Amino acid sequence: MKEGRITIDDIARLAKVSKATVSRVLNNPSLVNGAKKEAVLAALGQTKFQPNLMARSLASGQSMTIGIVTQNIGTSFYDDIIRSIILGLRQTNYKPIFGDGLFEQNAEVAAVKTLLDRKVDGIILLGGDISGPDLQKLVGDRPVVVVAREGMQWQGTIISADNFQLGYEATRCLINHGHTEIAHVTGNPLHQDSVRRTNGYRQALSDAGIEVDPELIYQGNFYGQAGVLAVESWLMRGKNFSAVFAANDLTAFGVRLALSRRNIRVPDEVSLIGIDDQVESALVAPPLTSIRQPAAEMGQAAAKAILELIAGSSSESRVYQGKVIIRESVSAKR
Amino acid sequence: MKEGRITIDDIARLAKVSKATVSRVLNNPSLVNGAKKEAVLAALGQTKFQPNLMARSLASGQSMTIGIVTQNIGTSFYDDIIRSIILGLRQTNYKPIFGDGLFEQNAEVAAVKTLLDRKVDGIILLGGDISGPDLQKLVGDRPVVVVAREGMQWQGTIISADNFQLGYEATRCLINHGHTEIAHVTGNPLHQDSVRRTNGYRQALSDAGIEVDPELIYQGNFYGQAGVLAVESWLMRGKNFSAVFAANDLTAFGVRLALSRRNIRVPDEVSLIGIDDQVESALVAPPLTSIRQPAAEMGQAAAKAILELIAGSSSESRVYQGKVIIRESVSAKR
DNA sequence: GTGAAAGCGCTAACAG
DNA sequence: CTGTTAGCGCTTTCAC
Repeated sequence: MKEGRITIDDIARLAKVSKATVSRVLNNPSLVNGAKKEAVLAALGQTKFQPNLMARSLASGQSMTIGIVTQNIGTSFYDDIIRSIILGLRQTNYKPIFGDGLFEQNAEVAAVKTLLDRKVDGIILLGGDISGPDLQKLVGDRPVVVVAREGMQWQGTIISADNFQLGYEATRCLINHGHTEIAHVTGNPLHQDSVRRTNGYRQALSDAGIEVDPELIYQGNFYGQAGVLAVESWLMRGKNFSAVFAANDLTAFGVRLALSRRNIRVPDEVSLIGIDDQVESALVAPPLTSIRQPAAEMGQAAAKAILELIAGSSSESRVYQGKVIIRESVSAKR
Repeated sequence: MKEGRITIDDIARLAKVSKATVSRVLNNPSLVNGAKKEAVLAALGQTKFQPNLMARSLASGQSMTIGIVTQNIGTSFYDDIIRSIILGLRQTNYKPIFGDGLFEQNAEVAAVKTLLDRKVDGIILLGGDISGPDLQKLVGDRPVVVVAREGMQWQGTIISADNFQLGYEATRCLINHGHTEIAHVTGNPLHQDSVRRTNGYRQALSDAGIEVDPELIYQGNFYGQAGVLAVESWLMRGKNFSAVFAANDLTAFGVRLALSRRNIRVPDEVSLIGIDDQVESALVAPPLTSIRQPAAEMGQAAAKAILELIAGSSSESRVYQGKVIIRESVSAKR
């Protein structure tokens, strides 16, 4: 009747065994004999008993939950990662809970603390800005894997896409369509992921024998507004460009908006490519090409890595070298 | 040194008092005398002791955390609500943790269970599909407040926008601009929020003396694809319309996409209004008008309500009757 | 006011 | 294999 008020003692009494035995069938059934096990199982069945996780955790030191710190940027990229983490965890007895850093002052710090207080067995950190040393200080020796933060100063496990490759492929895609005047809006320059994407852009141009024009690189911040300003800036200065590579889709949206305000058609007059492959890209801005990061693979890898860390089997830092996927072609230079 | 390994006994010894006293200064300092209190505080200061929440919760029955079940992490509407809930909670000693239902099979059920297992003191449920009775069965007598689910069969607290008004205002906005042939893509017809928005649409038309044309109402599902299909369907059947009211922004995106495929300009030829005011609305589809739900107010109300429920002061079911905000005007009928 | 003692519900040795 | 005995770290009577 009353919800969580049935305890292990109740069912022990009901099954006429000791509560240690009940605990055993709960955690390691193979340790218990047929007869007693049946009795316990029966009692369990008719009482819908829910073990008290607090007590269990206090006694065992394990909470069977892993904390995920999200930035909730609301991009499908992060959502996809989270989905595959959840999928990976579902095979196990571990359950995810989330801490959202986005709205707190010291965003991730607060979220990580809260999660740690809840005695999570491990933490998966998605994106964010916290520095490696700060994170280290916070978590001590508890298992942590960092996702989507390439190049962070962090001696633990990192699962990340190859952002250099992402930038390279995006630019390469444009070049393959005959473009040579390719403008670029960077992401947040303080963010290694962003820097690497830009490096990939530079390298792709160089490899194609195209000179990098610094004036065609606009320093953005991963937000849409930067895309708008970038276009305004280029246009105002009379720069020519037939294609734009935006560091992410949100920025690309901004670029597209500014372009359409000037009655410049995409992709007929200017080709546009972004990174992330948000749903909105397909729906709202079909002429926008986007590159998808291998989110699912990264999520899986993250789940696997944190479980290994918890289990104690060491797991090295690594960068996920997945293939990038280009969703749609841009138009050829004409 | 070692992270969480300092216990209340340690600092009791350090301060030369009993651990009961330490517990008191931790929870109710006024119960302890000056001298002893100072000693404890001093010990506390030099050891950076972190009380073990599991133990505390096991002993007290309270976890000082409230669980938030989210559905659509990533849409600005829900994000705004979450932000203001967090803000409201920050004034207190309660901390939020999140359960994301989106990717689970029985989405919310699993999330709610996980949260309940973690012994949260209360639950805030955002959106979703779970039925009132099912939810009731799940949570028993624990405090729950449901947000953004108008008309749910639920005797507890509900914080919701007035979806009828939302639909009414959106339609009214179009009518005010001189439109009379106003098409409508509904949300998920199984969802009360959606039904009410559609009712608002009907009422606004009636009030303006405009007859409702059933063929101009397309049954959608809150997803973008429905918007595309709606337009195709109307166009194929040769229906005339100078404006479209989409049940939410995502649907509006779809409408806009389909329209632009047919070279129908928005808003010059067809005006378009949605609900939610997603960031992308402003960025990608500027000619798209959107109505914002009073998310911040709803979040605040939710935080307040759950705290009241936990504290025991009763709190009645209520619908938030905030003003809707229209971000941008549509173009006049010409 | 403050300390001693008794648990919260469960797991984990330890004997048998 | 199974029951007994201790706790996990904290709160909370209950006397003093």
